Amino acid sequence: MASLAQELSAAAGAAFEAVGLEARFGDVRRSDKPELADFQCNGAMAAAKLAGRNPREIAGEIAAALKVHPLVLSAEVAGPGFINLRVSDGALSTRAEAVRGDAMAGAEKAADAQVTVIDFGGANVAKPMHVGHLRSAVIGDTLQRLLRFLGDTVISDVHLGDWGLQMGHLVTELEDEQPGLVYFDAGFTGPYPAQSPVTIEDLGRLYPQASNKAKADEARNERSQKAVAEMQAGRAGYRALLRHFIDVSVEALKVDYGFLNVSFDLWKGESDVDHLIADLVERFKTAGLAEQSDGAWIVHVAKESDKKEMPPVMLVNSRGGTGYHTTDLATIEDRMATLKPAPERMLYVVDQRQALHFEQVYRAAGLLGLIEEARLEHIGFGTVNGPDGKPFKTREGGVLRLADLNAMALDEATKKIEAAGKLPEDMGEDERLAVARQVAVAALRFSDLMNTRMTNYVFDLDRFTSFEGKTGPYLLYAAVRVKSVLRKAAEAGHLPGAVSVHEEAERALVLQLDGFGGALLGSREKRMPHILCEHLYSLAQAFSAFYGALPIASEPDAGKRASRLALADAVRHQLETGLGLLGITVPERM
RNA sequence: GACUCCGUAGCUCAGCUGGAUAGAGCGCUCGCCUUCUAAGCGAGUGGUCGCAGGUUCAAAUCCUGCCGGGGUCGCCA
Repeated sequence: MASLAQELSAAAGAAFEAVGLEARFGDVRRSDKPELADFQCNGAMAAAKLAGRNPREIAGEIAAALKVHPLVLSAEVAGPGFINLRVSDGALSTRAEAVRGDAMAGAEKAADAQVTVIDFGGANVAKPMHVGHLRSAVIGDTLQRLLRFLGDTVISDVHLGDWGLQMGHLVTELEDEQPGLVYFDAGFTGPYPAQSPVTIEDLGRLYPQASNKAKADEARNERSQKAVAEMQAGRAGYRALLRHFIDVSVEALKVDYGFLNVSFDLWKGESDVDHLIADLVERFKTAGLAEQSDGAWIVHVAKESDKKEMPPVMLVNSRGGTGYHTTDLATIEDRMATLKPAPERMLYVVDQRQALHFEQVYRAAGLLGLIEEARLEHIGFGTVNGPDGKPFKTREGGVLRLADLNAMALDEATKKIEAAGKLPEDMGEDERLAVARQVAVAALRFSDLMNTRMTNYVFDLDRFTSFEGKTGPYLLYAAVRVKSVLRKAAEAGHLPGAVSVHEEAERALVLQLDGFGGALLGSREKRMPHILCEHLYSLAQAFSAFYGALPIASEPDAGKRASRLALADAVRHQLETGLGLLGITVPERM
């Protein structure tokens, strides 16, 4: 559904064209001077420069054309050539009703919907997730929700790290602890037991144990390397162990992701594309793209136009093993071959430090013709740092596990809810826990998503579990308050009716509602969830101001009351829809 | 050294396809619960937009150089 801003832009664009100028100058935005105007158009000044004309004169012509538009109350030229627009109360009323009744809460689908794979999560087998994993999880999940909402066909894939040196560490360390297991008997012909010989706790212990030994002892490291090579070469016992490691890990990962409302369509991993690697490597060789260097097979991906040094892709290392360059390439091939419909775009929501890696992989994929390079996008993000500007560590110097962060947020939310004492006495324990979880998830997801994607940010536990100010719980609170007002009004027999906007607070609220679609499309185009966060926060603020300034359910005049209830309902609808895209659900009470 | 991200209020950050007195939150100071959830609202406090040039009628925004910080730069992923 077209917004007022879009309709005005179209009208202004047509006016520019009518005087022989480009329609793009007609871009109309919310005014940054609410006391002067509802909307503004600044295009006359840029247009005047190009046309060599007087900007005020052009602005005057555009304003004159806009004055007769049905939505427009007034159109005036100010300063060097700003066009200030006021829309009529009737136009705002109609718009509010449209938002309230629209399945997309006033937004429009993207014009260029695409089949899009989103690769995010960054989880590894046997390694518990830490706070650094929060970003990829919530940014990726929000993008998948957002893109789906706007019409893209999305396939999400966790793309587990299950094929590297860590597997060698695990296998060898387990062999040291339990050498008698059948998995280590090269002569065993199977079948292997269905029950895993290790638990997630075992894995959490074995990995750091082995990793530390390997760092200190080169021979120990070599053993792990050798085990990886054997596993990759197909040693059955090792493969069977890998299957157990993955299954046990995925079960644990689903708990942490599930808490945060993060989900994936595919739980594939690097190991799933192993069968494609030999052929892929061969094709790079026969195409003349791969060459030998220092015992390894590499692919040169540098271009003449490069300003920076571009190291080659490591296709096969000097020990005959393959790393994540190769598995990433094989994964692209696998997705193109097996997913229906075939992907038109792939987004990788991974730490910005991987930028060079992805650029290399994308170039190599383009060279071999797996997919056009430009269809692969790295959605990088900054690291989560401690107060000292370095990657976050706990006071004890260790990393903070995501599971612990989740638990801390839940604990804070529980305390806060009890202190507020607004839940009904008869609410059961399960329901209270569910509300606490909703508040905790809102706090965690919003505090991450509100940050601009690219910048590093300082992790501050107090801020992540804070419930006041620009936080997820503030938004939930606003939404819950709307629901509460609507519920009580309905109980008293008062229902929303026709909208008739008059007051300043009402106008401001509708103008804010009008910006939803633009915020969504902007978030999608830039892959920046914080744009949506900003919109929803401003909407919650506008509602809170409206709520404070005017009676809603308690308004004595029946017509005004019905109108304000309808406005409140439009806000509820858009807030719930928008928060849903952030992976945040709204309780009935809190 | 090359490339990349960043430098805006005491703190954490928006704004950067150039536009009108640079915005939030936290903090601090006031005021507001006998009417709809005060996790709230209103008012105030607080800024040489890293520095220096340049382009422009107009620069936090574009260009150049410098200073400061994070990150990456072929066999862990």
